Amino acid sequence: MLDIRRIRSDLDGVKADLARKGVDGSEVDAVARADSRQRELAARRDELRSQVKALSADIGRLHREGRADEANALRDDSRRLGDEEAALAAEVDTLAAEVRDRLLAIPNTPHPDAPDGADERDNPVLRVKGFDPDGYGPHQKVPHWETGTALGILDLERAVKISGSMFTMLRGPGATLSRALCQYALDSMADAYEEIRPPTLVTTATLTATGQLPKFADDAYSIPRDDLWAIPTAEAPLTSIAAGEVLAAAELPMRLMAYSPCYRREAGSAGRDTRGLLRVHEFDKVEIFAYATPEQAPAELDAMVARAEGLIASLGLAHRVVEICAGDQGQAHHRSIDLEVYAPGVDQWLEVSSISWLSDYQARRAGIRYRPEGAKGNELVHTLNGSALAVPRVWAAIVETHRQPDGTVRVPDVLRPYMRGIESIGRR
RNA sequence: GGAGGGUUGCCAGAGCGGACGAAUGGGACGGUCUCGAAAACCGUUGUGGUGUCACAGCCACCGUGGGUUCAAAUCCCACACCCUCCGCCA
Repeated sequence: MLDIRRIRSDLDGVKADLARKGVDGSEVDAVARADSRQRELAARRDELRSQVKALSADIGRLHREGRADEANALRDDSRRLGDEEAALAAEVDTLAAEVRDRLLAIPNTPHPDAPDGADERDNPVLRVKGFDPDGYGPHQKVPHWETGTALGILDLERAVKISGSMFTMLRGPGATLSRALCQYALDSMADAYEEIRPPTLVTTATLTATGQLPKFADDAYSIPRDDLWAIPTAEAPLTSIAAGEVLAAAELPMRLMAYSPCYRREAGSAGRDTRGLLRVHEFDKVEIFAYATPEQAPAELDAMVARAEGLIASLGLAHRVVEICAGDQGQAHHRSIDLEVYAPGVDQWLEVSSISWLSDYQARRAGIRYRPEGAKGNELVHTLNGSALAVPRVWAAIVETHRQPDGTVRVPDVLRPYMRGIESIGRR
């Protein structure tokens, strides 16, 4: 969430920033009003409390001195003030909750360098690598679900039988390829990122810290009996690792990575890009993540993009890097870069990674701070996250890009050590 | 799932309803001493809010949420988490 103090001191600036995301400023006004009323009443409440405390101390002293009559006289005053205080306190609590609820729903402000724009059509393409629109033969223009089914490495029908639509199942070398991708991604990042294997069911508090709740409750699978949620991304548990903690400045940047399954209800997206592996309810992903100081954050973002891009390139896939414009950014995002891979079989650019700098937006929700070198107080950290590799779309792009004229699929060299030496899927 | 024990500051640990934001010890930091260090001694050492130009001041926080009381770390209730034992289990 945003800093309430920034809303107090620069209301118009905040509204102008949010307008770039297409966010109406009236909610910010409402927060500012509730906040100022809350502070006004809290000041009066504290004054009353102070009086009650002083009276109570007097009463105690009088009792010890055996002056019970005088003590009893004061007790009535104190009781009256106490009742007044309680009423005021209830009002303050209501207002404080209102401020927090409203604040939670207000998106992060975009970075000044994030390009202007309303939606995805306005996202500038920063660079394109390895893409030759005329360089694909007919053998590559076959959708991965056809190739996958023909080779027996993708079994969509049985996945649907087991779990319903938009669930998938990989078989044989297809399943091995999926696992190889994760292993390869983890090993490639291991020099800088600590590997974590997080829980994949998390509490409401955890999903609130990252911004998925309360706004996007419909997008996540929930387990109401135990008040748990299936994570839509490992970003959720990774962000919450340091929740409520104060990190040492020397620990920053703290880089983490995690393989995890990810669960998404994809509510409202039925029929859109849903064939094959393009949009699924459950998939595997290797996430990279960093806690950083505000000063370190830009370089961390660049490094994460470079690493994810290097991974995709090493798989022999055409890809492009796109900066997300203010109007297309996610609600918690400050600055975002997407990696898209070209899949010739479906003739589409598929988003395979979204790397984002969240500024202190998540850290404020989750209470993640650090103590700057030599400083007295604590500061909020900045968080960054992104996919190193999200399996299904990369799997699809590999099966389409590396399909040979004989219908087999060549395994990228870098994956062979993870594929028990399988060089080609489908060749006997 | 059942039974019992616990949760206090950076750590350990005390705390009779009032003088407790909290004894004491350790740690850390600063100083004295020393050529330097150790030891000893002295001092400092939580977080958040509000407020102020800055101080001061005021408020909150002893797992969380309620309650009793003029007054709660302390009494009552509920819940969460941790530990031990039993049951179940990959």
